[in-house]
Amino acid sequence: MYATSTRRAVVELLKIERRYLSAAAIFASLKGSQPKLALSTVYRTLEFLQRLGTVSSRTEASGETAYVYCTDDHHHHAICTVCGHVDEVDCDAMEGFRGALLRNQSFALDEHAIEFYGRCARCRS
Amino acid sequence: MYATSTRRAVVELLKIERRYLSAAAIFASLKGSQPKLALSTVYRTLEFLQRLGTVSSRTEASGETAYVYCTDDHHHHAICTVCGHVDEVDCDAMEGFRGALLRNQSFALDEHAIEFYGRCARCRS
DNA sequence: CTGTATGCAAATCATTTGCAGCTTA
DNA sequence: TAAGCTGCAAATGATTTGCATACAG
Repeated sequence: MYATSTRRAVVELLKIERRYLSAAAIFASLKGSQPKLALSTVYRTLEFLQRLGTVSSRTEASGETAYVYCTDDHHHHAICTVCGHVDEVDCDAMEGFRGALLRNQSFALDEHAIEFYGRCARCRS
Repeated sequence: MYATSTRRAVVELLKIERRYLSAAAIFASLKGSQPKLALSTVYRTLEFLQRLGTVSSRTEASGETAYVYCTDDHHHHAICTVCGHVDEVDCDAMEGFRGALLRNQSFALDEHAIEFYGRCARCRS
């Protein structure tokens, strides 16, 4: 596991952007400062960072996979429909729901994946 | 909009299975009774059914898109990690959460997408 | 030095599309 | 019959992989 300049640059970019970016978008953004960069390296880097837990991904409606910087362990993403900004949201509210689900549908909830779409503070003002 | 045999067969299959199936899996399953069936027709049928609201889709970890039969309008899926059975779950519990999200993170929730993973009644006994 | 990461080009794989012929209402 | 489907084959587009070279520790 080497701290190469490409890895540093990808993390840096995602840390600043804080929104979902495709591999192609990341590639385009870094190409300026690293002209020899290959798209396949971006893919390999993202796969690597994902295994580390530094980034997480989702599939856009278009079919492309997009990546975002992550900090905590278990959380969900609140995605602004205006600017694309991604905030993390914790999940305490889920606990009450788990009991209701078991009572009403006899379904034992183990895990869940949520995405929230709305407008962030900045885009609402 | 014609009620062709292929469309009927795809809906029938999904209605019986009640779990996420890929286009390729649906194709393989129907190929026996309809030897001339083309994979592209399955894709076109699924796209059509999705527009009607009869099926919904999700992207698997593998990158494949999988489809499931749907009844109601706004709901989420409780997916059994043992048998893959998909139940629909309504979302009343979300309403309280919306207020908390606005207070705590100043995020105005417009939409959300949820998937629940756990064990259904049958697989738990 | 030695194992890892990278660039490049070619290969994969799911999904889409053009088009001529076949079906459904 | 006429509009809407379908099969087939070829095209697309994102992602992956093999391999020789360059780099980090």
